[in-house]
Amino acid sequence: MSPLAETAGLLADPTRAAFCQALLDGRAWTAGELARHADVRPSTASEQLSRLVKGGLLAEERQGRHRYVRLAGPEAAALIEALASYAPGVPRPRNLRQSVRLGAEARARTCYDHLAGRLGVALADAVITRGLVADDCGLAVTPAGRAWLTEALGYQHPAGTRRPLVRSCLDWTERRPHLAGALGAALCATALERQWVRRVGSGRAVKVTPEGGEAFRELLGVEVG
Amino acid sequence: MSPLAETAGLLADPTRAAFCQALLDGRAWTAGELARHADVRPSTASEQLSRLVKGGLLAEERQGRHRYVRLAGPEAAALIEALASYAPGVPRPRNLRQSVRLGAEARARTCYDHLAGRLGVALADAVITRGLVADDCGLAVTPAGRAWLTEALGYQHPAGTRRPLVRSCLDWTERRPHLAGALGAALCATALERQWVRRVGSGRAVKVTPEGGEAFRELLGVEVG
DNA sequence: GGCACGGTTCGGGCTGGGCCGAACCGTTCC
DNA sequence: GGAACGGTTCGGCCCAGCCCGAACCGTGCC
Repeated sequence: MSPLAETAGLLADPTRAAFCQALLDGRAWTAGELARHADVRPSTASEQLSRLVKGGLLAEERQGRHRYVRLAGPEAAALIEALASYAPGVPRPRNLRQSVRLGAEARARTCYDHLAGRLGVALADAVITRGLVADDCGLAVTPAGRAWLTEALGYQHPAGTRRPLVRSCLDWTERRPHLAGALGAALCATALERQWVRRVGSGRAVKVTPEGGEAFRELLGVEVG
Repeated sequence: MSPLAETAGLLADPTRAAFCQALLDGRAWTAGELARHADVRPSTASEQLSRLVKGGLLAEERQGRHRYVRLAGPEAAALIEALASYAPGVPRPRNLRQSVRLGAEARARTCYDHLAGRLGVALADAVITRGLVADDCGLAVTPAGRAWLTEALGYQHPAGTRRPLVRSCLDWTERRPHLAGALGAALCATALERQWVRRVGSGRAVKVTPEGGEAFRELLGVEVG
């Protein structure tokens, strides 16, 4: 069997796809959480997770009686994003709870290891208008941006990695790109660490704290609505 | 069904995957050619092609009693590449004919609309060492490269397109990146047009002509073995 | 020790879908 | 017109694989 079909097959099942999309929040989930999320029995989840792990898309870690899984790495996340955004269909809320959840996620959420939603797109726009990132046929960090990355975010890019310093990732609510790659990850990590944003609920949504509003305004001139 | 699983499902079948990988050469194939290539009956090929077209991965064009299909666009090609190269398995020749074919493809071939194989990787190295493209955490065309693109290749980048000017594409024989994106496409188009390379056989392999050897040496200092 | 709980394994039911052959349709060539 | 050919449609076969329930195992808590 061709490797293409094999890898695609891993993502061709609604249950496994739901797992992977949940894991796009970049965190580690337990098998039970994922089973409830995808609405299948634990036995089913266990089997499908094993497949995804064996296929190299997920990494697992056992702790006591829990099995934690997360995406294997940025390449896996990029692959899932690319597939999911190929045929863009905007998700429509089917009930009140889902509508609330989608609303929160549309405002601000994590996407693997970076920020997305209106917040993520606003940040991307800001770094471009401030000349930290050039949108010159594909994103690229400018010299000024490199300095900003070190000074404002305290980020040092390790030499010799293959991960791009900045990468554009299509936002499925905004239909516009936000920041991924090492820069996007650093920004998200800093924001979580310094409590500029806080996780809300169990999903991917985050909320901008008052300090965060201040910080984004000061750092990048972004007014968070 | 989630859009992710749906798109992945299109590529999760060996026959459809074989079609897509054949079409990665960037040309249009007839339904019959693809059927023979994938070793299935015409009826099967017809059905599967219809699915791929309906799913938006392939575009079709009817001419007389022929049905020509090709990849829908660079996004589709990038998606297939990404999926195929996620689990890297080097193809092993199974018989003499295949061995010859793989040898020719390893030397030089097309990959969707750009050049790959040892030739492709050599060209990528050349434009980087000549300062036409910067390999600075992701590829980027330098000002010098932009001038070269206009003067040597006569290429004018249309404003407002979302396609990156240059993009790196992992070579599955060399395991190193070659040039994709608009630059890679322009280089490949020029090479075919000016007969620097010629198609050999029915697959993706190309052969560098004597004039091509000269041109690559003169243009980029590349010595084609 | 006993119990609750998260996770896994196994057997079995069911369905989707991949494939083929046969019949059919339109084009091209003689 | 007739024959050859590329492609499509349809009916039917068959298997992969998705899911569940039941039984089981190890951990952690009382």
